[in-house]
Amino acid sequence: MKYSRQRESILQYLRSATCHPTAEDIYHHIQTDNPNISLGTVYRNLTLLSDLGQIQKISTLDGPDRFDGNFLPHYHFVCRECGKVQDLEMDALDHINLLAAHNFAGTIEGHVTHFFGKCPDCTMKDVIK
Amino acid sequence: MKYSRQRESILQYLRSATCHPTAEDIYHHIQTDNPNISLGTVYRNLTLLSDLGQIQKISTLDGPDRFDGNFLPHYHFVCRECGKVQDLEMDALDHINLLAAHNFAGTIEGHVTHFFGKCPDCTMKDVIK
DNA sequence: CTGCATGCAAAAACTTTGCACCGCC
DNA sequence: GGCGGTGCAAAGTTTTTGCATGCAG
Repeated sequence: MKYSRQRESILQYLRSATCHPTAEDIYHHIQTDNPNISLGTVYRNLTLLSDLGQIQKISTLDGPDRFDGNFLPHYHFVCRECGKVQDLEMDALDHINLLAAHNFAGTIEGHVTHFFGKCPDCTMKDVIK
Repeated sequence: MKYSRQRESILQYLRSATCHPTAEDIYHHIQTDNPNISLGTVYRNLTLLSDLGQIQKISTLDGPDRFDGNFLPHYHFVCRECGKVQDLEMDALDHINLLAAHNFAGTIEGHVTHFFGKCPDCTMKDVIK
């Protein structure tokens, strides 16, 4: 694959970000260094990097998709109240693939899990009320 | 909530379907009995029923969302090759909520998991090749 | 030079919404 | 009758794509 400053920039930002940005977020962030980048390019590279397994695409069931520069299997928490997405510190749940495969004639390659509820901030706010 | 033939029809179809249809699928199916229904109404009722917990909305990370008339917690398999979505026969993974909660200051209310890989049909096709 | 990646803008894909009308209660 | 649900179509949101140009190899 041919080098491109734009792709490099996207990947670098994602590797350093902890906020699981949307394509639009990434676009705006990169514009500060590279005012000429286009949203189409951002989408093209996000799709590419995600297909290569270098980043992860996350769906939150409402609003735009989000992206994660951490390509290692890990889990996400989505706050039902404020919509924030964050990483969870927990071990890989490899065993659930076996559970899924048990009564299934196809091939299980992996799983995607996200947890939902109230994030620490929103939990705290509710306690104070 | 006021009765509506359209909503009834959508719910009935979803309860009987095993194919996890998209909004468009549902729209087309219902048109055979009710040619005047509109896609907007289908979306409105799907959102409503899903908010009420009577159906489930499923995101597959590409293509439109799908819907499931089974409101009980259960798991889905998404085929990477043909895109088909199907139910898995496996017990609820309640314990993973505890694992997630372990190092997390917020409140875990639940999780969404889907497994991916090759469905039985696509696995079979590859064997024959 | 050659061809893949980009910028730009148009379009596609999916979903929501305003408004006038209809039908359940 | 009143009001919530509907049909229709327009608009909103998110993502993809065609095409001419630019830059890496």
